[in-house]
Amino acid sequence: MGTALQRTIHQLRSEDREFFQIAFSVDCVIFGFDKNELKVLLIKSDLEEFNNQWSLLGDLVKPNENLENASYRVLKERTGLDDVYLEQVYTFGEVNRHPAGRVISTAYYSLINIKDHQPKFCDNELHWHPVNEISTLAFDHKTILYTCLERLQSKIEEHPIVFNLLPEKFSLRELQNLYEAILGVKMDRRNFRKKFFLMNWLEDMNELEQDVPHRPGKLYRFNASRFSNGKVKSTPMPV
Amino acid sequence: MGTALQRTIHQLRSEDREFFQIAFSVDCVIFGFDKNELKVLLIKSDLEEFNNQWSLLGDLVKPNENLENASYRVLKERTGLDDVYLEQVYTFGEVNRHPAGRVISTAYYSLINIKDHQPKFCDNELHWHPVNEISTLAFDHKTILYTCLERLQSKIEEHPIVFNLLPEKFSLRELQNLYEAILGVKMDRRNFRKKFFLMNWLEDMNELEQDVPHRPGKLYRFNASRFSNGKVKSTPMPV
DNA sequence: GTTGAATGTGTAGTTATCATACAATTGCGT
DNA sequence: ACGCAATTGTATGATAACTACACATTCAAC
Repeated sequence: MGTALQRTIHQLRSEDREFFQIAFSVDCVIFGFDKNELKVLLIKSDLEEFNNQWSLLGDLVKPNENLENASYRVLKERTGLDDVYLEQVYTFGEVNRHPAGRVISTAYYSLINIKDHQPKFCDNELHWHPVNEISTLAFDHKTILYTCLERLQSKIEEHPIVFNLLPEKFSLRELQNLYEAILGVKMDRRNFRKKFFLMNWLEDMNELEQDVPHRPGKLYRFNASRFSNGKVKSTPMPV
Repeated sequence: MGTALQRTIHQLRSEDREFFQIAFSVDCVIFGFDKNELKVLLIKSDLEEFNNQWSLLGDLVKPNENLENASYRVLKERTGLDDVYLEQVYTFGEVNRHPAGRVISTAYYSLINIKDHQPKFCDNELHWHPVNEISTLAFDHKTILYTCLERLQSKIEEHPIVFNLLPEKFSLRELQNLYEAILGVKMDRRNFRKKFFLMNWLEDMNELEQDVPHRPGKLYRFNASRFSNGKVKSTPMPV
């Protein structure tokens, strides 16, 4: 079984089949935001069944490794980043979802600021793809991607997590473009502004945008300390 | 490995440890509603580490079995019911969550009408527990239970699934009691009524409650065909 | 300086949610 | 037969949230 575990999940070959009854993996949907588009980090699949198709980043879970830690490990190995937003979404357990054998996979999505690690992934098969332009992916990864996108869409309605996709300082226009890219809708500029200031998540940096060919907008940053009175519901678990 | 698979997950002993690196199971949080309380179906754990503690119903996933099918199988074996509402919630993958070895478990919750299968579970260790009165459970099952409860709470805000917990015909009072039991809040009777009729999910049966010591209420049933214009959001996945 | 293209602010109309009052129906005790 | 207790069924006004839309301001470029 060691052999299978040393390889990444997408490299499993048929001859490994006898080594496990059920293998377990994590797949990471790594979202980024660039040029007003929501993007996802993909890698070229080297499995012959999916020759040259793109796939999500994933790996087998090690016997002494937490699920969440496995996802953080994949992220660290592929992007060089830790301390990123990570959320478990769904576990995909169809019997024949992986051609090499039975592999159950838990999907996580993470939100990272693309600018933070641009240099790292030039040297391999990684690539940022606009989510809207993806037609097919290897395995069931397209289903996984859209399941995670739907979770992201509902999550941002109540939780201040989109800031993980932006640089520290950003304009309201950038923030609105991001919401529009994730939700796939156009919003009214003035109502968006009003709603955001009511939520009181933003701190005015008293700085202006640079190098824009029009009137520059103010720059803000997310102020986590103001999120105490947000809309987050939670039922405290009795102890 | 056959030995381990033939047993249920909660009966795994330490001597089975060498048979698997990672085992995979499903745990079902089976909700019911009775006497104005939300209840959950539990079974006595027969693992010595958790002597006589209650635990959720679960089992190992078979190598050729879908995750969801495994959950349906557990439900069928324990309650005799199929065709029940079932929803995957979360996968619990802490390394030491099971004393017998590494077991990753995916949690599902289901909603059943208690009256539909009362006779079946009198002959074994199964018991309906009020969710509010549960202090401890075996393994990490209390965390699993409350994770599923939180999902249920948010789900019923937009989706008409609570009807799975009720008999076919019910009064508005019963329906409100159910919402109050799940959400843990008191609601205003008149606003509840107004909101529900606006959603247009209910069909008036033109019948009245029987054997109530006060003015009887009308009986309704859920009309699924009216749910087309509900609030359900969904991003269609591009093909 | 005039123009283009954004930013920044305000306001009215509509819809949803919240809070409260009152009349009608049934079973029960007298 | 009658009133009482309990609960159902129906309105109405107050407040908050969301939607749609108008206008003045600021900066860069020509």
